[in-house]
Amino acid sequence: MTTYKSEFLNILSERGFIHQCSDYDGLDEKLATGGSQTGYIGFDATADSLHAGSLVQIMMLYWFQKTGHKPITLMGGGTTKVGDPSGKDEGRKMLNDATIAANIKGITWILSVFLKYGYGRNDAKLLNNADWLGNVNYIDFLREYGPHFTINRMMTFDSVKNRLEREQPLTFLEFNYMILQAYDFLELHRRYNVILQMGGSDQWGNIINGVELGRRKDSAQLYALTTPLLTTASGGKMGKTAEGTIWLDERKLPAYDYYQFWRNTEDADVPRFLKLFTTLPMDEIARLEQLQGEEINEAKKILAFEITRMCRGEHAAIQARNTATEVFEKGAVGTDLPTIHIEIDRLKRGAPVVDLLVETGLSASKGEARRLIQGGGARVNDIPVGGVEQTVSISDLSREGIIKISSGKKNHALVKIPA
RNA sequence: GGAGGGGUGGCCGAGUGGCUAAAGGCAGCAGACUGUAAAUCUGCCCUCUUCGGAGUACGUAGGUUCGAAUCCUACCCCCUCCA
Repeated sequence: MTTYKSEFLNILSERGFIHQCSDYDGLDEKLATGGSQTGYIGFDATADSLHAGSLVQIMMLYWFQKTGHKPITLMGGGTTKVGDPSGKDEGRKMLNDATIAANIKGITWILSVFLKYGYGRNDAKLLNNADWLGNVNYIDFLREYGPHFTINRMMTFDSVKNRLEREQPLTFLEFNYMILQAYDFLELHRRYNVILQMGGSDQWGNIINGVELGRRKDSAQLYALTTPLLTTASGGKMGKTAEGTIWLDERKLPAYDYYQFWRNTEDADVPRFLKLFTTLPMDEIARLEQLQGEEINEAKKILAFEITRMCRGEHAAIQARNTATEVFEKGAVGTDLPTIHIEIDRLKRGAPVVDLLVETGLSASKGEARRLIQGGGARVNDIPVGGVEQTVSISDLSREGIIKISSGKKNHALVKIPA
């Protein structure tokens, strides 16, 4: 492993954040001896929050700030209207202004959980490229910046090349995305003396365009730094699962579910995730890395707890952990499980398990609930449900007035009667 | 504008008049094995259902036929080549 002079690059390096850098030595020198530097990452405003797939980028900014530098989070209010062609075969849907504004609000909120914003020396700063892209005059822009981009060069970028090779359409609109992103970098350099743009490896081409534009236009020395494209050990994309997207925002995903997602990390991913997503000291991570077999579960618990703590706070993390322990290790009920309330009269009459499975959200439809029961995967108070006709009655209530319904071993919900 | 190709279940992709709620694969869910892991094997995988069935579904709208994802007509959308 290379040793750097700057604390930032050392941390990134040992934690596995670095995929490519346009100039390792130059950037290292600048960060180590040039005082507090300013760097940025752009975020598309295509959704109203961020999910686990953006966590690497966020953590990189976290370390950037932690090591004394100033992070800028750039909202793509302008570029979102164009849509990044990278990694996709189809152009994105066009979003309207109101949606974009709402999305930016949501994203900003979650970023502020990880970064300290303000007006201090290395406080994070929030910007929106709509502020300068919105007023761009087409002809002026073309004359000013157009000459610095050759089609020949742009055709060599993966985002463009892939589309063409796969014979998928790439519109002129999208083709312009990279020019706009390059312009962002230059603009940020001019306005805030930004010297570094970070991002996922899929952004490399876009970022490099900015670096080159800066050099040609302003003779500025800009740097590009990218993270590896993160997939799970079995090749899946980060952040999306069958149950849904792993949102960072507590308003979009309960802490317990967030915790469980990380708790169920594949063995092979644990060391990598510990380095990337927690701020645990490296020697502690090294210890956890040594664990074998069943012991890895200890590492997973720490992983899940730490990640949940950072994103949702200590209190929520403890609660999620307690619930998980209750449910999985003690076979009891946990307070954090999804809960529905039903009238006591329904229990007196006998409520079909099928209905409760649907109402708790454990099954999407009655048919699915029936199949679950037939397949032996449904449980009431941890006892397998015998048949699709089975009902739940008052006698199933625990002393606390709770009935636990389960789909499989991992998905549980509670049924309570109103007090 | 002209010529050709195409639009099938979450995705990919068979299917060219009845045996088709539609092969196969992927993804997903559940069971077994385990460690709340992976791999593997098994079952499930449109909706409703009094479990007998019923209703929707193969771009959209009509038509032919006892019967259509499959044939005809119009329309919409996508791709390729030509202008």
